[in-house]
Amino acid sequence: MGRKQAFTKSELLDKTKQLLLKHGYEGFQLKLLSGNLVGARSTIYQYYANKDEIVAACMKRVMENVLRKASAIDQTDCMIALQNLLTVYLEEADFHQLLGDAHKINTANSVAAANDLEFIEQAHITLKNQLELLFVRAQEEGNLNTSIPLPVIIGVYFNLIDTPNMMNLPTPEWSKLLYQMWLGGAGRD
Amino acid sequence: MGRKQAFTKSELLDKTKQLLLKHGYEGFQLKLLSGNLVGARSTIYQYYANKDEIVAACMKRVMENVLRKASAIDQTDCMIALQNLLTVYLEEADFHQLLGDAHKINTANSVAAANDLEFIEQAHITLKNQLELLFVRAQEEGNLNTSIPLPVIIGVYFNLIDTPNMMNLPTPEWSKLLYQMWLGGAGRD
Amino acid sequence: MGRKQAFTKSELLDKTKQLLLKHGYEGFQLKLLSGNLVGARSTIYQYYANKDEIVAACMKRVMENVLRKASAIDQTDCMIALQNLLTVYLEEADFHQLLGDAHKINTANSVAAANDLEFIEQAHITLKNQLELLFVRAQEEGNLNTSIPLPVIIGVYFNLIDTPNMMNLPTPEWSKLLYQMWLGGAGRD
Amino acid sequence: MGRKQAFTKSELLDKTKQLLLKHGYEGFQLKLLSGNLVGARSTIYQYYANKDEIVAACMKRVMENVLRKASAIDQTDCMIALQNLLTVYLEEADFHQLLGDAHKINTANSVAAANDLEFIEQAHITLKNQLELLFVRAQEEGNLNTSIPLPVIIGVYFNLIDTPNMMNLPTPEWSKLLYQMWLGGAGRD
DNA sequence: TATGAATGAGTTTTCATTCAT
DNA sequence: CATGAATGAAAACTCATTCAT
Repeated sequence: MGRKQAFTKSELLDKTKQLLLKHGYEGFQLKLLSGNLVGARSTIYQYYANKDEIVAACMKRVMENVLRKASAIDQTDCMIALQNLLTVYLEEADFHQLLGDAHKINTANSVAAANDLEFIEQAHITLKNQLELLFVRAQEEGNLNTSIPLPVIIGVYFNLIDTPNMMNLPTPEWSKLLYQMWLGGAGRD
Repeated sequence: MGRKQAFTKSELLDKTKQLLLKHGYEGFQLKLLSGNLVGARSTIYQYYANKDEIVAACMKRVMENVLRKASAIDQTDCMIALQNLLTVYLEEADFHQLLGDAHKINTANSVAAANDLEFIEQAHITLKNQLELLFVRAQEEGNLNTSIPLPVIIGVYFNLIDTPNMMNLPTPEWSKLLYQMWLGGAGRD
Repeated sequence: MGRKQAFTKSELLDKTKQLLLKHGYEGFQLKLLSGNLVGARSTIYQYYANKDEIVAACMKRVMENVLRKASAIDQTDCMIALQNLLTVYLEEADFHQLLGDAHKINTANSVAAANDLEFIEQAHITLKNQLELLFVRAQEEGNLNTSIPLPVIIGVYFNLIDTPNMMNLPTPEWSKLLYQMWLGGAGRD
Repeated sequence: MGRKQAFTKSELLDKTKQLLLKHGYEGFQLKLLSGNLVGARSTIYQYYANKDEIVAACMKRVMENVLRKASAIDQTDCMIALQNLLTVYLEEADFHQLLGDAHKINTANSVAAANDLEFIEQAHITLKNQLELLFVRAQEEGNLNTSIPLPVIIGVYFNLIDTPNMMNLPTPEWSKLLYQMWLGGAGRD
């Protein structure tokens, strides 16, 4: 039996996510990572062959979460579904910012990273399809303002995710407020 | 007298902005910068004493632009002012993303960088004040939905800047569309 | 565990001292240092964060040696003490030259260097006090020429350290000779 | 006619000497030098082909001064001559410290520097011979303590030059005091 | 397996020197 | 001649990755 385990893969990916959000892809350094874990820097290489694999694995895991939650949503009523989907996205708000750096991952040195990236791209498409389907239904059901092109409506909806929650409202409440604003607008009611 | 300039300060800052947006603060490297200019890497040091000074100067210049445009707006009618202000912000859309890294600038080695950063912070406050004043007026004039807290309305408004313009509409048109969505909502009119 | 050390901290400081004496503060380069050790240049940074820390640590260690030896001297008879103190100083003759560059150390980037420098300055004061006390006693006991100001006597005494030992006499003998010359003069006996 | 002269060769060498004493050979930088003169850095190259030529020329000039003064001394009475020679050396006290770095001059790139260095070495020998001759005469005339080897007496004499003049006495007075101490010693008269 | 230590490739920065006006 | 600007070579320092225990 060797020494006791230094840190789990999951702990590693948790810290990775946190540091990636704080410092960005290029500012994410392994010294920082190991400094925020219990073991030695070199132990990281027991789990992943290089930095890009870690980043890719981290992003994949985040994406899996979003995918799972998003696909669990009941899509019977498309407007309710959109409200719930927004909540999901807000719960995993980081994923938007995080995945923005996905293209920086260097897949040249690692098949694993390449595979993870492939998964992420597929998932992206899946999510986008889900979203577009719901929006088309919403439009067909006459729930959307016809004078605004659908892509713009979708873009604004999706961009809501990054609105800073300055009042620190709990996510469900925050989600409702944003959805209300998106649907009804900021103007006089 | 002397040899003629390899590149101007302005060209340098233009490239800096571009690279900063593409690679982020930590991914911004002088090798990249000089590679995108005509001269040698060491020539950069004729203009700025170190990397942080370059970044700070770049951000300051961007901020000056925004400040100038924003303060030129006619504030007689606050709703029109808000529409025009949004256009300004969209024209300078990068500034939001760019200045997000301002806090990473290391001012320990450079008074110039520290001064620039100070300017940026002051400008931030100025812009915020302008925005809040307009919103308070808009609210007092009964133009805003009273069931949504003002900070949320402001937050969503400001966050519109980062909405990706997927249809590549010209900025004035794009601005009008976003403003319309923000004010009137995506829902049935 | 881990690979075995390329060189010890002590070896590093030994070489540092040697190179510092040969090339001076500004001529002391890490390339030179690593070239005189067994490992790679970057390995040096495992021990010290930057060049100034190395120089400061080196000077501190030298000063500690002198301080230890100087404070171990029996001060019952002040003239004998002065003779022995001279021997100590001659044994550590380099320290005079070495510490002459102490003020060049840049402490802005390193707390460790600043602390070491502080230690050195304190030690300087301690040594100076010891010396002055012995000289005052020597004067009071009527052992010194009253027509020469005490500071001059001290200055000449201390400056003896740097007299080049051209005949390569062993230190104790060399010390006795210098002391004799200092006390009795070069003139006809 | 071109522009008016930026600085003279003599001014250049004066500053060089000053900076060389303050920063040492390796710390002597041309940016520093031009910063302490009225013209541009590149103007230096109108006078000297490279850094080492400047340093060599500076040292040569200092040496010439010492040589001229030393050879002007009346050597009728050797003890008086030694006293006067000490005064000369004290007047030009820097030369000792300055020339200590002469061996660091890189003569590979410059014949001029090589020639200057050659001159310096010859002058060194000349001065040494003068000194030794005087000392031998002093010994033969029975003016020196026979129990101390001549090289030691000479070494101590010469080393007096570097004694710090803490009381800031005028050089003639300072010289007398040092000579007195050297000849008669610090001990009870 | 876990890790402390080593390291080379790459980055920032400095500086003597050259160039062109 | 004087100079402002350019520049390559070299120095300090960083960091992902490897090695050996």
